[in-house]
Amino acid sequence: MVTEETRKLVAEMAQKMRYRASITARSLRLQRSWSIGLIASDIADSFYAEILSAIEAEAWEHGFSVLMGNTEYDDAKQSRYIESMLDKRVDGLILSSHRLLDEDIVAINRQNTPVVFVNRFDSRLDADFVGVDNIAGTRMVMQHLIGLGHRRIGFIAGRAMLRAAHQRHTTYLESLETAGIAVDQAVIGAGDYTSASGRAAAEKLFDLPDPPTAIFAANDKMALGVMAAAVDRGLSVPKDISVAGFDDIDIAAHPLISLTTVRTPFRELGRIAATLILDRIDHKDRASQEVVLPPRFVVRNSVAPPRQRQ
Amino acid sequence: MVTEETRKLVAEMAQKMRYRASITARSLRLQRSWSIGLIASDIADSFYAEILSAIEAEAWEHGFSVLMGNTEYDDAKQSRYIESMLDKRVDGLILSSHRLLDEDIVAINRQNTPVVFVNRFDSRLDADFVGVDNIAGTRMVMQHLIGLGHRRIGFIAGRAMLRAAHQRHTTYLESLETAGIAVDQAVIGAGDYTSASGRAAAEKLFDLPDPPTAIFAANDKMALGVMAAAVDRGLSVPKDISVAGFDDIDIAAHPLISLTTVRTPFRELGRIAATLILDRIDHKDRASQEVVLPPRFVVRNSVAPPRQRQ
DNA sequence: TTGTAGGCGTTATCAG
DNA sequence: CTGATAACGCCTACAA
Repeated sequence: MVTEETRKLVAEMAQKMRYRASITARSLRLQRSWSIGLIASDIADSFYAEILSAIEAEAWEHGFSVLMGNTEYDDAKQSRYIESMLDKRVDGLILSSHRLLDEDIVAINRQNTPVVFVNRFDSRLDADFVGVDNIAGTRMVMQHLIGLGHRRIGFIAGRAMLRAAHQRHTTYLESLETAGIAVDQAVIGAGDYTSASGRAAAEKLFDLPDPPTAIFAANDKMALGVMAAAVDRGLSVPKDISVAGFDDIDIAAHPLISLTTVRTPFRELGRIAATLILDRIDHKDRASQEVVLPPRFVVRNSVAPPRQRQ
Repeated sequence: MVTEETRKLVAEMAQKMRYRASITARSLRLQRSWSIGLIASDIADSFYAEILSAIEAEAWEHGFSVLMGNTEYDDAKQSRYIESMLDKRVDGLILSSHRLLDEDIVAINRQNTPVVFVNRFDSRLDADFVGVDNIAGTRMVMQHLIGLGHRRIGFIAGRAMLRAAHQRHTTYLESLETAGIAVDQAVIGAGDYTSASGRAAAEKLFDLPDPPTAIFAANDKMALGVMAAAVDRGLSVPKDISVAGFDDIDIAAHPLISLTTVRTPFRELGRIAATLILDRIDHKDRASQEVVLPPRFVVRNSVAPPRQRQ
């Protein structure tokens, strides 16, 4: 029997000698690392930065650290990051980048590493998923615009290979159909989620002989680009043109911007992603889960009824 | 002698069997981890997100991975993160958070882990430093405002314990003195780098019997807050009030914002920080370096000559 | 040149 | 219940 006193003494000595257990040795012995890997397309983007920060907070609470991987939208870099994290024996992987290669799938399955997808999905993996309800969010925007009397509504799409972008696009089309409005491909612009792409796409729409009275951009950054293009043309938002976005990034609430949009609960997304992965690490055999968060429609001043044609 | 053929055969087999060396075992054996730790105050802030992303890119090029630590401006969390990263035997530490505790210093020195500070500094450590020239940047802003005829220039300070915030503050004072303008503490507001704090501080300045004709905020986010406060009051920027910031964050260039500011080269900061730490890892005994990057003054439309008093 | 044993710092197991 | 020992997978030194 070790007395309480001895125990205390040992602890004190350890403290004094500043003894620190080697996580590396423990990792080798136990074949786990108490770390999770986060792989995202562009960590500098406020979208991912928010998610990362929420994941970090939750992971830290549970004694896990976060390994960061930035793919910069590069397939090869993504593969090498997955490989590298698997080599480091991360206990779980949170993926919020783009489409995986087959070899990535094989590698992940080989190590039996749990995976959580954020705002994207890949059915080749038995993984958890967390994301916003893009369909509901898009419907909110479209119903609002249509309700105000808009009939010619432009759309600026995001990166086509992303599930979220795809959902927003198809729901845009579906909403028009439901309202009995004919789809005109001319008012659908291509974007890549960047502000510059939104601006360029908007310019083309403004050049149309019959330009739209409202533009819905698949994310806020592109919507900001649309507003910038409007300023360039001397068009006033929302008097001359209504603009709506998706995400509700910080700046959308600024009175000089005041963008009508749909709120994506970024932090919540990250928090849940971390919760899911930590849970899965402890219960490898539980069935995979899908968590779809409801968005919230945020009405601001960038949308108004269409101007009467003269 | 191993023939080229055998070598190839072995490599092929390894490939086929999907053999991957265990980084953990190698780390234990070699007492290093091929990873660097980044500790920042708020990873979701675009400031840090940009730096993080640049660090990641550079580290990745050299086969290093990045461990993320978010202190959320919390001393205790910072200490535990430093401890944790030291336990993980990171090869180097990039610090861009707040003041270290004495015990942190001791722990870092004990392991002889190289450190690079970004935009802050602590002389208790023999560390490298990289940052912008806050003094030069602030002078640019102040000279511009004074040159336009402003005599009553408000200032909104950042977190006082940060070296950068302190430098911007003292240089504001110095610039006034140099121009022979008396300092009035009434037009100096306290902020914490957040947009909300800038807004609140601006409101107080607007309430003054003799409000300033221009406001210089110690960072762009607070400047956005100032602009928001101006909108609330029905004040037009720059006709009624000039606003200038510091950093040149993305949105500052948007035509609806068009903020006059000083560009901080975030990505460059991160890239250099990574270069310095990687170099120091290989050359532990080299003398510490300080890299101070020149800022660039960016004139936009938020600043104009002061309105004539009636 | 090639092969092998020892040790990095843990933890789990097993014998005493 | 305590204390010695093996094993995690790699690298390196040393022996053959």
